[in-house]
Amino acid sequence: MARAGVTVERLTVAAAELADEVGMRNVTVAALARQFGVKDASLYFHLRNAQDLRVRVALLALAELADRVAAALAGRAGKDALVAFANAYRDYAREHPGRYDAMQIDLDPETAATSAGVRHAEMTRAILRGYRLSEPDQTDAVRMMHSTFHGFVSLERTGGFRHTPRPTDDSWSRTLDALDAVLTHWPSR
Amino acid sequence: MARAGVTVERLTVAAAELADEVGMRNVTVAALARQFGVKDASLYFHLRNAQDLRVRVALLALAELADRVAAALAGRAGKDALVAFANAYRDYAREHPGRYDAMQIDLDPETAATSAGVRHAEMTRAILRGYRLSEPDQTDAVRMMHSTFHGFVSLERTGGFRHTPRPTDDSWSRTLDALDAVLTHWPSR
DNA sequence: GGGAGTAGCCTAGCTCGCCTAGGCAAACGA
DNA sequence: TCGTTTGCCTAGGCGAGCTAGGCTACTCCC
Repeated sequence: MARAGVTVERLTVAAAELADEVGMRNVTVAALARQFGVKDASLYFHLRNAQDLRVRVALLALAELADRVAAALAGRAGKDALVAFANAYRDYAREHPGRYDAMQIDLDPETAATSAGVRHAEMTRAILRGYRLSEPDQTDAVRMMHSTFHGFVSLERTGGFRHTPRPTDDSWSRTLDALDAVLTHWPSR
Repeated sequence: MARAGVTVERLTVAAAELADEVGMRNVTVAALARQFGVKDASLYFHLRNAQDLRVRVALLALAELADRVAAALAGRAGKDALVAFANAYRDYAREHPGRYDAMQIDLDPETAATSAGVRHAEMTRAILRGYRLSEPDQTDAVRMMHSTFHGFVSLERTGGFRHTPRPTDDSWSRTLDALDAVLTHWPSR
């Protein structure tokens, strides 16, 4: 019988696309096997288990997002860089809701250390260079920034802002203004 | 055969407790039935389906959190109120990780409208009264606040802050300082 | 207090997803 | 050309979600 040409890479990409279409919850080994015209059991030759697949999607998404952010940041500094980073982040989450969901799974420390998450951390710190913050304020600011981005994006997606008519784009832009303001005048102890 | 005395209320509470212990993903109709010494099929007399159960847990959690926040806010204003709100929110999420997870599920508009989510919205606006913000700044500020809280809490839980040694409690407290500062001096257009 | 009705539980049985064991054939390398 | 490996298969177990249909314990009403 002809071989379907299944590889881990193709599986991961297909899973990511499927996730964006039908949500991460509905990305199953069985559904993926159907797409490849193969029995579900056959995929366990390429994957350790279903969780393995999810982790691979998460790592793919992290790397893709890091690339986007890096491209957006090129040649920018200060508020310009902050806004570029933020928009790259939010746009990615909106274009790829399934991949974004996958990114939220809890990676074990070793996997996380070798993932593109490290690049994200570096780029975030790079932005703060324009705001002249020294430790530990820098760490706190990084955490606040990341919290704001992630919180806004995920609340926007799950409908947490739906009860007020104001366009979320406007709130987003004003939130970035506010973030820039507070990074510029970071309160001292 | 003796009746087990199952009610929707008891099921919901048991599901919430189970969620905090083993995570929302592992809250199954079957597991719940085992706890009540009953067959899984019997629970469908009380529940429409598994999703119905999750929604009930979410509504329970929303109501509980609203109660806590209301108690924390009593008699406070300004930054005092902001910090009380924030800590009530974060403490609840940490004490009840499963319930907090449940809260994130996407409620349909009608359900959301009659849920305790409305009380949350009102209380959040109440805090901002101390900061003298008028619309649409108020809405933007509410959204930023909520984003920061939710983002911080969920990143803290999924280990997003783990790569830096600084205690998250410290970053949290400084983030609240920063939030207070930016609410006090909300940037004009 | 003796039915009638209903509420609360049951068994049986289906589908689907996850995963293992063991087999067979296609591709490849020596 | 002939193993060896690689890629896919079938068979089958487990657990979760859910439906259909039946039996029993309780309630209430005459």
